[in-house]
Amino acid sequence: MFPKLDPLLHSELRLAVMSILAEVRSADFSFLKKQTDATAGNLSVQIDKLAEAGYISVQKGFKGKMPCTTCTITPTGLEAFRNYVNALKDYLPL
Amino acid sequence: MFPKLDPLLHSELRLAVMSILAEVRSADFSFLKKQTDATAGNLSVQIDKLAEAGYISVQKGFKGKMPCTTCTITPTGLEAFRNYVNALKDYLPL
DNA sequence: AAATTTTGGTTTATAAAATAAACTTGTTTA
DNA sequence: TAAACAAGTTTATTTTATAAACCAAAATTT
Repeated sequence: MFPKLDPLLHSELRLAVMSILAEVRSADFSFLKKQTDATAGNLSVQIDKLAEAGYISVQKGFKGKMPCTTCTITPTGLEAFRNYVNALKDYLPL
Repeated sequence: MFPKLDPLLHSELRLAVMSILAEVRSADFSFLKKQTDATAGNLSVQIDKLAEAGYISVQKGFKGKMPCTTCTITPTGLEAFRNYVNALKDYLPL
């Protein structure tokens, strides 16, 4: 009836990040920050958690001289996101 | 882009309870417990929060000799639930 | 009828989460 | 060269979610 919701995705900011990445596959830190309107600290922490779970991979590099962190959704992450969306449907009148 | 999600509703158990009440309007504690498969303690706490927010009203009475707590969704609660569902749509590919 | 179990919860304790504030390192601009 | 900015990270704090322990009354068992 009410399937367990993946606690990693049932978080406002992580869900927003995954929602973006599910669409564009890859995005850098600054882009995610702007789109989600999150603080850098919060975003940093949530990205770590998604990475630890294997839902995204993180590439650290430079854009010109500036450091640039790029996040890419993994197949595991994409599947988890889709499962979460499906699970939610049982909670909502859609 | 990503609207703020009502933190009172962005909780697995509270969302399940509100989802049920949005459909049936009124249900008692035992029914909610069975449907959500929650522990009594957790359910009790979450019901309190929903009641404090004015999303549900709680009637305490008896069914025969047994105590019976009935929860009813309020117009405020129903609106909040609908708003939450709408907000979520911006996070999900639906 | 006394003891035990069950029902219907509440209260309390704890572990985990979300978030912001403070900090760091390096770069650009005035 | 000093001040401001960019891109994050680390740390600290406040909430949450949840379960475990508890309680009173009713029902059941012996």
